[in-house]
Amino acid sequence: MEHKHDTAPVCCEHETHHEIIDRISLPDDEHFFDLAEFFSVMGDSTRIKILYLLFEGEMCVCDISEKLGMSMSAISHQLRVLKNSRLVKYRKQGKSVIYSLHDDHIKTIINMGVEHIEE
Amino acid sequence: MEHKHDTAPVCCEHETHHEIIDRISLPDDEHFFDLAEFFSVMGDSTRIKILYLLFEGEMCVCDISEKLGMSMSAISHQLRVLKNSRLVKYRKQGKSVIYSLHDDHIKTIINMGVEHIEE
DNA sequence: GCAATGGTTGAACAATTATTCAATTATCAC
DNA sequence: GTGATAATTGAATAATTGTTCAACCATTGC
Repeated sequence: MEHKHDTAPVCCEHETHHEIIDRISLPDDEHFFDLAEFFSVMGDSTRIKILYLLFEGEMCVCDISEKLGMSMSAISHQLRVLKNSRLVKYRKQGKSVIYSLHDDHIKTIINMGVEHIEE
Repeated sequence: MEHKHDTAPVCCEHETHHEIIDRISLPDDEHFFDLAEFFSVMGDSTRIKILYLLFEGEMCVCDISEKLGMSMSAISHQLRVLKNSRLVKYRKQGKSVIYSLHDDHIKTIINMGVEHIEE
């Protein structure tokens, strides 16, 4: 995803802007990488659908895969991504693994996205 | 990104869960696609960096590319993505094109992401 | 008109990624 | 133990994507 970038531009002859942009200090790259990764996890419609389903309560992999019309394998792969980003958690019950939202503010974040695309 | 999925599972013999999941109705696919697309746009560290810079005020392409140490072409490509998703807007001034945040709640959305990764 | 600067665009390439398929693990019932 | 069900995993494949490079457009100053 991230390529090398060795060609900084030599433009901007007007020195006025430099006084402004030189004062701005950004967080280090890791911060942006983590942030981008978080939004990337939300940036897939299958994963968003899974989160929507879990808004209604906990659910096993089997139910999710049937409700979305997708294979259990595909769902399991995506649940792992969601789990790694601490968006969902799970508990085992017999042969089933039951997933639920990791916490409630995930709903809030998604709703802010909904607001943006609908405005 | 989105593949075909023609193999719905034939699992879940326990009919109890069906009573629950059959009642859940999801929005149509377009809703999820748009939502995922929005979060995907935020899911790139270069684009997040650009938005961070614009938190401080409007800025021309040249300044952004210099501050991030990337080519104007790369920045321009990403600004187009941000513009298409209505995350930034622009005005022309002489030879320059000056970009700024489309509106202020973008800051809020990013800050919610920051909260999640930091907790 | 010309040259120079700021910016955009399209094609190409490398890297990433979502799903499928097959193999595997874990648990339950017998 | 066997067989069946729920779920995970890894490799392979197809699709997507971010940056680079070169060519192009727009505006300014001469």
